[in-house]
Amino acid sequence: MGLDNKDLQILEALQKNARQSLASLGKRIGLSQPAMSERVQKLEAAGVIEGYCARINLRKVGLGLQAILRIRTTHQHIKHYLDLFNDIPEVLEADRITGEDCFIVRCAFSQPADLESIVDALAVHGSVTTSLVLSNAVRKPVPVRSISGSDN
Amino acid sequence: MGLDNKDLQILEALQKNARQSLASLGKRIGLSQPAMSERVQKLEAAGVIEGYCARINLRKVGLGLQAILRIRTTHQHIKHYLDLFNDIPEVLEADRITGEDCFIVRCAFSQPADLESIVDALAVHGSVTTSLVLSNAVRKPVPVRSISGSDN
DNA sequence: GGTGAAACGTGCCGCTG
DNA sequence: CAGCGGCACGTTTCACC
Repeated sequence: MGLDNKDLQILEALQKNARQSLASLGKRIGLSQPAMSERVQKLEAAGVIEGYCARINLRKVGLGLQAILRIRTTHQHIKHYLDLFNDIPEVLEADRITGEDCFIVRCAFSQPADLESIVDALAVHGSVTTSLVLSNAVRKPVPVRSISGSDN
Repeated sequence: MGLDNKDLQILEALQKNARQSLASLGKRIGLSQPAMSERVQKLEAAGVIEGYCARINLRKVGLGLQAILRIRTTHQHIKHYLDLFNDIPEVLEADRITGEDCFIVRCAFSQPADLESIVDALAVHGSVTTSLVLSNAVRKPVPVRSISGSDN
C-alpha cells in the first residue's frame, strides 16, 4: 500500500486527536471532505489505522502504580504465560522478546499488595524481575512523517 | 472525582472505539445524547480522558521492527537521556524505573541498521541492554470496570 | 460538488435528593 | 437549592450520489 504525503499528514493528525471532524482536517491538509473521508476509510480498510482509542489517565481511575516485569521461562511454558496475561486484568501489555528474558510485561494497579499477587501468579512457571515505574518519561506518537514519500 | 458506573462504561467504550457517535453510545448505556455529551466533557476536563488517538499498524508504515532497551546509568545523566529520547524519533516510549536499570525504552524502526545507531546514541552515557520484540503478545485496554463504583 | 440524514452544542424545563 | 437528565432547536458533519 502506497502512502503519500497527505496520508502521512492524516495519520499524524489522527494520532494527535482522533475525534475531530474529517471536514476540518481536510481543510487543513487541503482536501475536500469526501476526499478525506475516502482516504481515512481506505487507511482503515488497509489496516494502517487499526482503531481509535481514548487515552485514560491511570491515576485518575485509581491505578496510580505501574510496574515492568521481565519474565524468564522455558519454551514449553510460553503458552501458559499468554493465558496468564489475558487472565490477569492488571496486565496491560506483554511483548515476547529475544534475550535471556522471554516476556516484558507492563501492569497497572492501585496498591503494592496487588503487585505481590501479580508476581506470585507469574512466578509459578519461571522467574520474574520486577521494576516499579517511577514515571512515564516519554510517550510519543508514531513518527510516520520520517518515512517520507512523494509530495503528491 | 467520583466516577459512577456509567462513567466507567463510557471509558470502556471509548477505549474500544473513540470515533463513535455520543448519541449511539448513549443509547447503548441508557443516556440521552446531551447527557452523554456532558459526561464526556466532564471526563475530559477532569483529565480522566487525556485524549483520543488513532492506533497505527507499525508494520504498515514501514516500522516493522521493535526493540526494548534497558538503560543503566548514573543519576547525573538522567536529564541527558530524557533529551536523547525526545531527539531520537525511533523512540516511542521511555519509562523511568526502579532497580539496576534506570530506563526502559521502546523503539520502532525499519532496518536492523537503524537499531545499531540508536544503541550507539544511547550507550554514550551508560550501558544498554537490547532485546528485539518478537511479537506484541498482549495489548489490552485499561480495565476501568474492575474498580467498581455505585450502580447509578 | 451537492444533498438528505445523522450527529453535535445549547438553552430550557422537570425530577430527585 | 443544587445536580443531573431529557426535550427541542439550529448548526455542523457525514455518507451517498
